[in-house]
Amino acid sequence: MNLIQTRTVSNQVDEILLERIRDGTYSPGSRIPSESELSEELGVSRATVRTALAKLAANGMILRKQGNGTFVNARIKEASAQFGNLWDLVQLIEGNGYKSSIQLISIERKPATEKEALVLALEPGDELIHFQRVFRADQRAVILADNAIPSTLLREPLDKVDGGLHIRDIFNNYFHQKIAFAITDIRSTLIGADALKHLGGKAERAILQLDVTFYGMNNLPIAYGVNNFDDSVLRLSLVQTWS
Amino acid sequence: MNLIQTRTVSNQVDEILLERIRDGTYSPGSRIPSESELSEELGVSRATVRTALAKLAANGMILRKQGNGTFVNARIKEASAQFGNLWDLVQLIEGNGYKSSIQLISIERKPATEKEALVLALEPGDELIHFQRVFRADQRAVILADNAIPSTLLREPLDKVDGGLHIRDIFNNYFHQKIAFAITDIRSTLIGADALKHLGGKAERAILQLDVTFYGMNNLPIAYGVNNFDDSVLRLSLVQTWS
DNA sequence: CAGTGGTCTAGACCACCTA
DNA sequence: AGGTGGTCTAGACCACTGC
Repeated sequence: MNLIQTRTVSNQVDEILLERIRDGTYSPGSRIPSESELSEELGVSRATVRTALAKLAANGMILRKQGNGTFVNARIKEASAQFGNLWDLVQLIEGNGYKSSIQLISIERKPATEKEALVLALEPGDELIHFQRVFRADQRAVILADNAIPSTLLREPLDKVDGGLHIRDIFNNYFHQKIAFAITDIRSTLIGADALKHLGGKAERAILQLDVTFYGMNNLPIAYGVNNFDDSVLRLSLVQTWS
Repeated sequence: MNLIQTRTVSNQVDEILLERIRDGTYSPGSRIPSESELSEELGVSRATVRTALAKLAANGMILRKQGNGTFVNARIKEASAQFGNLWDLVQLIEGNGYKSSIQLISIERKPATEKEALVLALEPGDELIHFQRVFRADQRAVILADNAIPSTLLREPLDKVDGGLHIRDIFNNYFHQKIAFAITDIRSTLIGADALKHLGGKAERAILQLDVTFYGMNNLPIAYGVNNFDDSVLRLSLVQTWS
């Protein structure tokens, strides 16, 4: 478990600034106080303020202009995700303005296909645990997710697993593994029979497919996920900023 | 123009470390010297070393473990792009192991469609300059890109424009505008007639479409691009790391 | 010219991991 | 216990912008 995450000072500064942007104290497009002013007002060093501002800038919330000031990005609401939290599907759905929910379809033990074995560095036939889930936006099914994890990694009884959690928390809680990084392929495909069954809509249409391989701290693959993403309902939009 | 970019100390540290990773001084999966050691060896403060390491970690090149050390990511070659440079199509092609080239198809003045006018905050019919280009991977056409920029922003004669540049440099050089940020929609669509003509392959297939809106420092849209991306040839794969 | 953000330093303390 | 990365401070200088 151990997700205590002591709130750092810069994280608190971050939250204060975000709150002020949200409640309109700092209105869209306006200039916010300078680093020195914030540093003095909040009683922290300028370096700490900069750490917080850097995070907001990386997420596109603010725009910084050397010699001029720091400004609230007035367009941020048009994006549904920032770089860095792209695979938080719940946040993605809510970023589109919907209420999200997760429906567990099935948890199954299945032998690995050739492709899965290749990706996960296993032998074909080794047992995998598949979590098949549907993500809903205001009740409407928009994402069909299938995550496969080698059985040998399981550390808790399978029937105790809460299938409604973020994949990262499923790992933390039941597999006692930390995800260090992930590599994701973004593909375009014609909708398959299984996805059509769960997502509905008209056949022969194109959908997004996000193939995610999760790696542990030791550089070894620990999970493989296939997410069928109905982009006719849900926008996958990203903000990118430059330094 | 003005792209002088004085190389900062931390950028130089960054390059030194990248070079050592590339030439095998720091081999894949191995631990690199600690922050203090690097700080002492290179004669810079630990904070500067940390700035450089943070950048490498954000790109997934290294993995950091508190209380243990910093390690070279052994899997980084499996990704074709990092978060933050996703829209550098040339780098994307080369990340897939191909030689890239850009072919200018046409530069045309055209009235804005309703959709373009909406996105760019113009009136329908206002004149746009369209740059239609094909990106090739080892001679094979893989991306059809169409970027539209309002004529009123042009600051140089149109016939002087080098259509082979990155869109960011086209902006810098001929429009004297800096791009502050971009919002991109990733969609999946059936290939259209125009894209099929330039990219070839079989009809009725699904391709990726990246719709990019570029914004200037003043939060106003300055360009709109549609990139048809043949993901049957080119993989769009990203590394994501967690802090 | 004054003020802003961008970079850098030297030193301190803490949380965490391995042994 | 010792070393690692994570956080924070106080102060300095620089590059850039706008007036």
